Amino acid sequence: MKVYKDFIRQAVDEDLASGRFDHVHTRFPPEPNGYLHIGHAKAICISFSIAKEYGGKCNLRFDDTNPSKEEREFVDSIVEDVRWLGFEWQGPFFASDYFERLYELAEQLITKGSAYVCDLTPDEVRVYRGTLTEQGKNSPYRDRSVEENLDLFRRMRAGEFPDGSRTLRAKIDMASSNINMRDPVMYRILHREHHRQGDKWCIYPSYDWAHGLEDSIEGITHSLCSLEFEDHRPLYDWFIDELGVYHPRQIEFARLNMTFTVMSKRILRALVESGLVEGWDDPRMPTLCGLRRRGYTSDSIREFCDKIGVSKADSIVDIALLEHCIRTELNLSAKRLMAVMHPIKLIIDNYPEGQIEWLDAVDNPEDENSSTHKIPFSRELFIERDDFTANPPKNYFRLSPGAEVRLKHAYYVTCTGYKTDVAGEVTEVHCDYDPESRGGGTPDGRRVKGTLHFVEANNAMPCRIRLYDRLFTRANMIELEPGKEVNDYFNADSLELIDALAEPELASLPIGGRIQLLRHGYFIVDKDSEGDFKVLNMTVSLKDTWAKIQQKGG
RNA sequence: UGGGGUGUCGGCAAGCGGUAAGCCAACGGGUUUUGGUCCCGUCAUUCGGAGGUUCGAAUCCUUCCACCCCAGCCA
Repeated sequence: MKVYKDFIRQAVDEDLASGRFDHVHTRFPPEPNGYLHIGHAKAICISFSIAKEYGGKCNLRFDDTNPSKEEREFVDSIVEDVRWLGFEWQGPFFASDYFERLYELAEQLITKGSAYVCDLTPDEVRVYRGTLTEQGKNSPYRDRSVEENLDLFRRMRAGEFPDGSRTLRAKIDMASSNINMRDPVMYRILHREHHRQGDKWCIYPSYDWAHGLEDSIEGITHSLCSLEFEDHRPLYDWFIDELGVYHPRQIEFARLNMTFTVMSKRILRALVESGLVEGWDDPRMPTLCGLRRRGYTSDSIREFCDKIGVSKADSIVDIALLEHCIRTELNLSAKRLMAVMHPIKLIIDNYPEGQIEWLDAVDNPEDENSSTHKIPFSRELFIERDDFTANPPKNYFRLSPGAEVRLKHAYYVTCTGYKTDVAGEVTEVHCDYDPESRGGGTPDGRRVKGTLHFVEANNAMPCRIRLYDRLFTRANMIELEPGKEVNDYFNADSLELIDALAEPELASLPIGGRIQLLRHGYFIVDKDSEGDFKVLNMTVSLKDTWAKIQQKGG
């Protein structure tokens, strides 16, 4: 059998075959300045899975080279999220632990005449850099002696100069067509406290200078990152070659985009700070903590990452694929329960008053050996408002005058009438039941087209249901319409709160328990639940072909 | 108008000179004590366009077009 391998795995195969490397060691290097989202999950799955498949290891490394943006809180949440995803890492490591080594290497580069201290201001640096079409020009400080550079650099470290007054730059080529090679900054002066180093440093390495060396120090073989670093690869290679240290291979892939949502940390942060969502773990957010609270499993997210593949083409994955992954899993594992969201009373006139029966309900019909639980049944029930209509449209299988339906796990009932209030709203539905149909089948084997869920009136458990919809109203949030901004597409109906009634079994569910609410969707018991009063977050709805038919009809 | 990339079904994505996988979506039909699940079927004569090489091209060559990324002392 031929196993398909994406271009990265093909490259790894080649490297192993050619002897460039004799093992595989990857890394996932988040900057601790925000929460992980599903786009990171893609990157995590790629690096960790490849390492695992080749019998190698994967490091979790925090790229904490910028003290003004990084926080401890994010380190903790990232660790938690990667662990939740189910991967085992080496470490965690911190780029900041290599600061001393990086500093030594910088002095080496200076000694070699390949780096210099530059006194240009940020504005001047920009001017000297040139533009995309015009080459830059050399800094007037480019030809300082090694001794002067070493002295200045040491004094930079010693804190003698203010922020922004000087930088250490690589001496490469100001005429390069690749702007990244035009004497990039290696160190900037930042008198800022570092979350792990405290006030030990006042110069901090830049990404380009640090990243390849972090990989080199850790013995990484394949440094997998996203497309925007393709332009930086020549620089990644240059530093390593110039220093003559171990040389990992950087390979770039396209980052994940998904319909109806955004992956931008900036925008996500704005949603949180503006209060449009309730936090980083709001179940509408594409963050891993948000998806977790929404009820997504780590398995389903890994399955999703596997299904979307890896390539270098910019793309936007249909969020329906993510939903498909979680539905597939939960269909097999979630216990079925009944709850009515928009109740209307159903009275069974020929059922003995005061009688209550406890019927058996299968927990999961997908499982042959499924356990069961008891559900109450009596003369008064609640059914879904949508499950009754006085004027049934074509192909309406539910209750309407004269129609017979099955009450799930219980009895067949035939509608005998209904009452309305002064406004004409239906207030209660009446029916007769067939005592022979106990359990939901009849001796004569007659069929009914509709099966409704219900809740017994006296044992109904109030609960709070949170229905979620897509975060934004536009599928492609990368290209917006002229004059519009992200917030214009925020889906104001993305959260709907419902006070529902559920069967008593709901009380037995722990926080984090996942269920299917029959004919509605999959839900998870939220931590906001208090005792028997459960708060349920909708993970994803069930497919609804009836709704689809209705939409088409008008 | 510099450099680096990418263009295969509505959305992802295989294909690596031998005659277009798969998944999601969509659409038919069957089964069904969830209008769920499951099952069956339909869904690119065509691979950004145009030339060329070849018995044969999505795959090689030429050329054109479109889109993405880069001018932070962010990563």
